[in-house]
Amino acid sequence: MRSAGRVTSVDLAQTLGIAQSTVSRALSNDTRIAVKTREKVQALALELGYTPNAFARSLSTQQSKLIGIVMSEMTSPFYPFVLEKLTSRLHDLGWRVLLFSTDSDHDVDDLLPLVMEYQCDGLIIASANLSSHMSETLERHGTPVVLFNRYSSDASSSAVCCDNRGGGRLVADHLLSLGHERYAYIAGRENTSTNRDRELGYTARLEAAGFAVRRETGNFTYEAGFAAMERLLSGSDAPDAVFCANDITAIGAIDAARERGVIVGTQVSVIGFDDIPMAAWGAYKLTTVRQPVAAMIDSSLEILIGAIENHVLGSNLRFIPGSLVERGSVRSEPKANAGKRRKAKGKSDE
Amino acid sequence: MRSAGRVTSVDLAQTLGIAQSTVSRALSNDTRIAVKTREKVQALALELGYTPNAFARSLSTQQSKLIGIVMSEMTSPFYPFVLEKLTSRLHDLGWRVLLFSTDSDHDVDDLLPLVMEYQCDGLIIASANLSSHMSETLERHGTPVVLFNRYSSDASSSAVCCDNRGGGRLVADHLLSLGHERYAYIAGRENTSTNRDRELGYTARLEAAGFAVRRETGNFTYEAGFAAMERLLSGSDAPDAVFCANDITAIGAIDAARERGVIVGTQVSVIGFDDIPMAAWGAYKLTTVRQPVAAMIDSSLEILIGAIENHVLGSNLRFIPGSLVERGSVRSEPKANAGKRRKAKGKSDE
DNA sequence: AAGATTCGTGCATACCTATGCAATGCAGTC
DNA sequence: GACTGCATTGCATAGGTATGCACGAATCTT
Repeated sequence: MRSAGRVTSVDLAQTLGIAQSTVSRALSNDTRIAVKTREKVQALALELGYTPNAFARSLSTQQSKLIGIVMSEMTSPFYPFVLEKLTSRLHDLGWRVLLFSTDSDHDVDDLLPLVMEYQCDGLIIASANLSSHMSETLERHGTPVVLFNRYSSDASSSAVCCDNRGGGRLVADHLLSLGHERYAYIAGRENTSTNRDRELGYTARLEAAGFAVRRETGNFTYEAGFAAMERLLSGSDAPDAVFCANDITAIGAIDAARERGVIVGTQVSVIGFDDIPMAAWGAYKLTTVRQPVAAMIDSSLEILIGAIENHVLGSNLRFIPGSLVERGSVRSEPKANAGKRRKAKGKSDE
Repeated sequence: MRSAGRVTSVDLAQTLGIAQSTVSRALSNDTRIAVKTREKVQALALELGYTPNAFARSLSTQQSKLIGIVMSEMTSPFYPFVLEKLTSRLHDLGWRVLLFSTDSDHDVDDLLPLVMEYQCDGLIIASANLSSHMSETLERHGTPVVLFNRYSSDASSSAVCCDNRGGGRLVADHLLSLGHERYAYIAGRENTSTNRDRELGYTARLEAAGFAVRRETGNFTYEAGFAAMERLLSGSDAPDAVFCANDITAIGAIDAARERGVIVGTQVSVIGFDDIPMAAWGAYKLTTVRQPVAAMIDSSLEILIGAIENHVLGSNLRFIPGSLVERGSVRSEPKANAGKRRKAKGKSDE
């Protein structure tokens, strides 16, 4: 009956005249198997090019060794980096990655059945969208979920985020210390926790210092940043400090300013968030908040794999502080005039 | 015996007092099953939240419905776009994506066992690395493979590429038509077919027109482009036309030129390859060759899925022409001097 | 030397779905 | 009324691995 198909453990057993169970144990280095037998089996396996069938194994062990990753903004430069790090880390740890991607119009929840069909042992959701009870359902089924850079209001599942609120405060403090006077914020997509928290930290700090914040809508894209900055500069009372929800938005904003002849870093200060590679490019030299990606990934995997191996579910929220990276897009000298002064406090993250 | 585990088709059968096979057929809308029974089963499945076990199904059908994607340069902006398109297209077609990532130091071939363990029905290799007999082995095992934007010298497996050589010629023709005189090429990683072909097309055309091409090494990164351009400009005989192996390299080159006070688009023309979003950014306005990504992806999937469904392997090479996108990084007027003239021929792709 | 222990292996089964074939019941036909 | 044919369902098994339990053999204990 055997023929075209790949070679199985039964094949090995038959050629050696031993039981399939012995083969299985020999290949997993079970100490109960005699060394001689073990070597014989492993040699033959190598010779015949035996590859275990992961499906059959999963069926038997009830472990798929598969982690699902759900991403929604792969083209935004921050996420590919995350995805690459995640997959290679998972590989090294012996897991495989099942990738799911969603556009912003598709609902993440639609993926639920697919994730479940493939018996993922765990799931990482790295799409900024908030609306989804997916995690909830999965947790109910016993599948651990970690949200990456987003968290859900009903603290039912674990999440690892940059301390976005703290980052917003860092930005506010930095700008305040340099004596800016007219503040603006260019937002990201409205239903994301990242956008909300960055804005909250920034605005709260500024308002506490007695400043109002002008707000322009955006959606984390270059085009939106460009358009928002045009609006900001077209009025009579242009801001001298603009915080953008992410780096791409900030870069769009810088290009818009330049096109109007406004000098970034002198007439207007621009700060981003993420520290993507482009932020360091010579044409932009963007001051920004660096997300601690490596630490965030470590944390996520630690939580996820811990939950899988100990069969322990439950909520575990972690916020990891970012750090300000100073480049050239913010003016460097406090203006020598009479803006409301505050204690100059560059770092503050509580 | 049943307990914590998810609900299976056997559960459904037992609660309804019918055979598991009937359930299976009812759920796949087998016409042999009476409509009443079918509806009863489907209703219960919905009620109990039944999800089929993809592993068990694959074991039974010998089809995993899994496509492996191997990527090696996820952080280079061109590939995330490809990855996103690929996964969402595959999803719509009913396939799942198993993602494998490799750094340039890791060998792609190491992934072979993993791909095989998970019984991928097909594989897309989108890493620019050339050295790999992986595809060969897989094809021997009956797994179709499509190389994306790379091809192997031993035409053993299928591949879909941008017509990189034709793209190089487009660039050469464009630069020639504008009367440039001192040509240079900033290379990508040496062992990639993309780099080789782009250079070949460019250089061949220029040499045919009687021009020599100065060559600087690179590796497809911003930093390499920056450094290469510095070398080019530091000599006495700086080029007035520089073709870069990809957009990121070109952007690095532009930044380097600017830092030296050399005006891009006037004193030196720079052309890239890919047409990533950043090429359109206001600070660069990079003239470049647009890769026909959508068409390349369509082609790849067509070949791959065709091979899977018809159980037909074999080599199928496709080269899809790119197109020149003119922006501001190339001077627009032919210089009014006595460079060797050629027929001005903007498009030529044979 | 007889009983106790350890070692090495095999048997049998679970895991879950799909599917070829057999079986049942029922309507229709002459 | 026996027979043909069709509609519907069930039985049994394949698919490949892991693992609990049992069994025989070898080693050790006193």
